[in-house]
Amino acid sequence: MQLDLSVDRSSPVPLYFQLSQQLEAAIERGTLTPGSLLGNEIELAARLGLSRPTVRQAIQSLVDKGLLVRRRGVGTQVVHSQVKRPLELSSLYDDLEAAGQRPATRVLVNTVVPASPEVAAALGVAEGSDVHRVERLRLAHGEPMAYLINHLPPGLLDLDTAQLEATGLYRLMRAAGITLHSARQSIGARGATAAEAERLMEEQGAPLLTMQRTTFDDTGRAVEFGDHTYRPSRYSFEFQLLVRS
Amino acid sequence: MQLDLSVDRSSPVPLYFQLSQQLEAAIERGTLTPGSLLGNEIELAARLGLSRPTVRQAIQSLVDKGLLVRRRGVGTQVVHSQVKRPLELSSLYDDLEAAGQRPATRVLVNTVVPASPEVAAALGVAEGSDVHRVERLRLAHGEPMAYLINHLPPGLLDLDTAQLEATGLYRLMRAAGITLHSARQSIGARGATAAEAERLMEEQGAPLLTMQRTTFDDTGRAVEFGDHTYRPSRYSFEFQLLVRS
DNA sequence: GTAGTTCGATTGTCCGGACATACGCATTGA
DNA sequence: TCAATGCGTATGTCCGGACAATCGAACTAC
Repeated sequence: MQLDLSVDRSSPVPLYFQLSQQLEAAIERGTLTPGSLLGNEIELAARLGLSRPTVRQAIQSLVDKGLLVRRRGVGTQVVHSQVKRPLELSSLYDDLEAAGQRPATRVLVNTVVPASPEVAAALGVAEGSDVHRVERLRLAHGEPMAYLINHLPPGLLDLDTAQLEATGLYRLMRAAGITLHSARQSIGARGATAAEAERLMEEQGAPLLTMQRTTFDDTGRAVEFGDHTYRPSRYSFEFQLLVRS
Repeated sequence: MQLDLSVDRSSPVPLYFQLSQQLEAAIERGTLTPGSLLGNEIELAARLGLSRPTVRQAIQSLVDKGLLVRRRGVGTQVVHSQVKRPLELSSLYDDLEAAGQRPATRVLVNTVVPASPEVAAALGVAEGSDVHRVERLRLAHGEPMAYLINHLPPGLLDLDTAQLEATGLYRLMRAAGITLHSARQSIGARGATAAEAERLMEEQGAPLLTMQRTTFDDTGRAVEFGDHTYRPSRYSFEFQLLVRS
């Protein structure tokens, strides 16, 4: 069966976006089977009453997502593999919620402290100047899963403990109008210290998964510096990444 | 000082690519300072004798890389933060070499084995069918750094031990004409088993950083399944990621 | 039978233009 | 003084067309 595509020119949604969404839905649904050709752009454009650049823009966005592959002289094919999450900058909270785990958060510290040298360097503020410090214990199914320490520059966000327990830090930032842009991450492992072990209900020296992250907004400001420890039996970093070409 | 940009129309290199490379170089060099406006597209196009779509294509590619930010009604600005590696699918070998560590590889196993259930599922082959198995010890400065176990489907590549010791697996694949497309990764941690501990010169139960990865080519075939363990004192995963918008 | 050639198909690149939309700022009004 | 309005500017979207580059397959010649 042919795919029935259509665009609504009266909609404020861009035409290329309407098209790319329909194509993506068709791929997701299985109407467009992996490996199948998409049909050439010219004819597709004519069929929809669109110009070729518009159709190309729609297709290109799906190529960037890794769903399609174009080959000159051949055509555009649906990629065969199962593409899922292309590693977006997501919060642990969102990850857990997406996995249907109904995460719980216990805010243990929410205060203002002088910046340590490490924090000051990461956030780009003066050493000893005031920064927010938040420590949270993230639980799933009543069991501790991760211990999250975050530092934020002052005046960026008023951190309400109740809100922090109800949702993730990134959501609060986005809601406050902060446009997240990029983050530098470092993932490692180490043995748990006595304090860490107690917080996560592990034994001292037990292997922990660690992640340090500095997040920047689109003006280049550091908006968050996180130092997280995860129980490896409960959590691992899963993601899909694409080859930049 | 104004930026001196120019394009060579006789070159086979696409014009938009020439432009984006020059802009990227100028950002890298510091000629285009963070936060500075890039000047509007129309005028830039006129100055270079290019059309606006071509200039837009060049700028867009840098936006996708996270180097620029566009704001409607405002202009295009250079991002202020230090963007480095947007997490490409790279081999450990390339990573180490880029860090100037002159990695050494010792191939311990290079043979054909029947596929275990886990390997068969990852590679999409029948359980018990022949697959290549490679075990390598990666060293830096004479010290073991990671233990790499890889399985490959048969007939894809003839794995020469000498070549494996001289370069990375991904390079061999690319050289064999395989177009890498995407990979699913899982990063975790666990205590070292007795065998792992001995291989990496650690003690039993010492925390190890682990990574499992299945790599796909652009036809969706699984071309590699890797099960790696790293010494966390010697290695951690460092990368930068962008917010998909 | 095999190697080289030609040719159709399809995407890649590029152009010049048009109108829409959103942001920042100055002006205007209460 | 402060909020609402209007305007200039820049990017966002879209069009229709042209030619080049590349791939695969059919065809041809040896």
